[in-house]
Amino acid sequence: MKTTLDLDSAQHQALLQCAFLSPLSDAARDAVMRTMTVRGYQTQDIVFREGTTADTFCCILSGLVRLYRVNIDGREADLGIFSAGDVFGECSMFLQNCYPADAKVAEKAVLAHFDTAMVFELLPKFPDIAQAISGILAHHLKAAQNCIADDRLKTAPQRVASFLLARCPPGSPSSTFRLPYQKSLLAGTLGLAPEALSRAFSQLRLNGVSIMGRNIAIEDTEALRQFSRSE
Amino acid sequence: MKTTLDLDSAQHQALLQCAFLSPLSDAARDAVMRTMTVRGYQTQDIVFREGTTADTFCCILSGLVRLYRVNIDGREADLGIFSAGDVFGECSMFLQNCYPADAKVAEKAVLAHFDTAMVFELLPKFPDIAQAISGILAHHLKAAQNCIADDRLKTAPQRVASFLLARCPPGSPSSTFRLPYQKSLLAGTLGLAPEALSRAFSQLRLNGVSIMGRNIAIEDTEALRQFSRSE
DNA sequence: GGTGGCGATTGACGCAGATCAAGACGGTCT
DNA sequence: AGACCGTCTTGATCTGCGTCAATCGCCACC
Repeated sequence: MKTTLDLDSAQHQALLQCAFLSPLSDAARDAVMRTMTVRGYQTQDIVFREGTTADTFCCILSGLVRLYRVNIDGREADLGIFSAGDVFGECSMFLQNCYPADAKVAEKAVLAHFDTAMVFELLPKFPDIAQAISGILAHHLKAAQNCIADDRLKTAPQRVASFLLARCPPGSPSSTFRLPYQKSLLAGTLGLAPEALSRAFSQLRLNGVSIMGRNIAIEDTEALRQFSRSE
Repeated sequence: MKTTLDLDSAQHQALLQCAFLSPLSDAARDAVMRTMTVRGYQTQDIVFREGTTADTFCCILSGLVRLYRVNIDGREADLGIFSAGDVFGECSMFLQNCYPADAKVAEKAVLAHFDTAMVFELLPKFPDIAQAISGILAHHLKAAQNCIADDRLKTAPQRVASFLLARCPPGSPSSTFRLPYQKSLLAGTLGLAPEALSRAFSQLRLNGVSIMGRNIAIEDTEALRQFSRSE
């Protein structure tokens, strides 16, 4: 494990509990961790660009990373935001070592890089590695499918409601929490202009959601769930 | 291999050349084919429903299958259309054996079903199986990300143009072919109402595309590619 | 305390595409 | 031939959201 950085305990925990490492046997984990490099990034740093050769895939130890596609005329479409404990870029291993999107740091981050070629070599010896990666891919795929379905079936306020409900502890009748990142980023991941997110929030106030800066309070999660499914 | 059906040569070819079986070693292929069941379906048959227990995942030998999500009030959003040689439903293996969407036959089909539990048992013994499935997952994920980006960055005519270009042999300056399925299905996969697809087609006529029923002729693929990227 | 800057909000406007409602164009069956 | 049915097209209208522009709130910094 090459790193010039000292990891704090939260970063260590994010690393070991991420969906890539946590299901592995000790031997497999040791093997992949020998291919690992840790690096710090500043906001707006590019982690990788679409179409470039994929040397590594990443696990986020702290900070935020935004995955997106860029248009010819510079417009961007967000594919997802990843935070501590998330893995991204792994699909390049099975796409001719070519990244399918851009990745940019949205908030000062520390990333663990795993060498794609070296991990690929380990697949035959440690079958649980391929299984772990399949699990990550399957979850990313499901998330992408959710996104497509939500884009096409739900209005802006409904999508925002779904997002908020996903952050509520399941089963609780009401809930209070902080948005994990700033609203303009959230707007992007939901496929909205910041103005549209703002308007969606004001509409949700009528459904028992209070918004104070980044702090959210949901009066009745069940009623909001109802709203998020249909008009 | 359990089947009451006799496969024709095209179906055999679709089976053996699919992304699941084709990269496998002989031993691995034999093992997974012992978990296989082949079944015929009529148009509109349901292959599986979102949220139900995933016993099997499928390879299409002939016909068409539509993958989609349903709203509370019955509206549907297509996640993809699959045809001969395509594999679908495989991600359920890594999602607690739970299908993430509905699948319905769009055109009389013959499907090969692989037993998820039995294939899962084979993963440790045959590492190439997990690799093959990872490859499928990665391609499905990339396709879903393409879809999200296209939905958000492109207009209807541009998305239609992209779809058409994807069916042109690469490098050829012009091209003629038949749409692989009826226009209302195509509209669904592009996230459009059939009327919008129709209007998109009439706009593409101005860009050197002729549409005669299901037959498409593209005058200048490079010009169309230009158009599909930006206004 | 003032000033500058950034993110969030609000309003006004325009447009892409959904929806609704007819019609047109095939196919098949009698 | 004619009648029928499903698919596609065309037109008119509606609506959600993008865009542009102005303002507000907040925090940092001088």
